Amino acid sequence: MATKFPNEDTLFKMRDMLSIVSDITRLKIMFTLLDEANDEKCVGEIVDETGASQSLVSHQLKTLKDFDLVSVRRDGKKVYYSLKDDHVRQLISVALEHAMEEE
Amino acid sequence: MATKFPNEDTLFKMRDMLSIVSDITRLKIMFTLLDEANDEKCVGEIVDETGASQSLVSHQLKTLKDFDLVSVRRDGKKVYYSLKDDHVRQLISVALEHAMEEE
DNA sequence: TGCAAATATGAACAGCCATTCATATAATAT
DNA sequence: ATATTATATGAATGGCTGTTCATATTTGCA
Repeated sequence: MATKFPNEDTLFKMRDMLSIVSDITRLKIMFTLLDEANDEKCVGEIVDETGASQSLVSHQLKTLKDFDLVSVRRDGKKVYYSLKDDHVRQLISVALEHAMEEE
Repeated sequence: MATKFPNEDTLFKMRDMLSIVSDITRLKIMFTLLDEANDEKCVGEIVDETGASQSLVSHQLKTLKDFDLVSVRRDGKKVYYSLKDDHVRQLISVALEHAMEEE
């Protein structure tokens, strides 16, 4: 008997969500923002901590924002980003577990 | 103070794992194999249930196998696949939750 | 031995996307 | 006004990968 898939739309959303987190630069950015003690960082800090170029970080932050995964707040010249979606944390957590397993 | 990332190798593994599940065809295949009542299916069944071409399903099953996410068993002319890694289930579950949220 | 069913494989292509480079915009201070 | 810092944006490109098409391989059966 045929298994019932989620409808196409849901599948696309799942794919989109998972695609977003399956990129090294974005993973680095998200790890930066996962810092419990400082869960809001400006672009400059993120650039420093990730080691990625300013332009690249900015582009990828835009991607994260377009998918509504981060919150943005401006304060003077600086723009602060923070993680908005809790599912992101869960995905990263599961993937990290997997990656750190034996072998 | 700089956040401590997982090392490069771990990041790559995370990226690889997440990339694997961020594809519509592979998601369909995995949904097929998530069927509790029948968690092992031959290629033909998977082709039927996903609606994808035989070649594509075969290619993607190979991808899943290369990443050790499925188990393979041959019985006569048929080859049976089943989900091997439990993290996959968790990832799909979280992504599905996210995809089905309001809006 | 030959044929059909089931699955796998290789080559080729098209579309996507991560990255870079150059430049633009925004905000503050002098 | 101008300069400087912080961030964003657009165009261009190179590489990756999902898909198809054609064909090969494997197994069971007549």
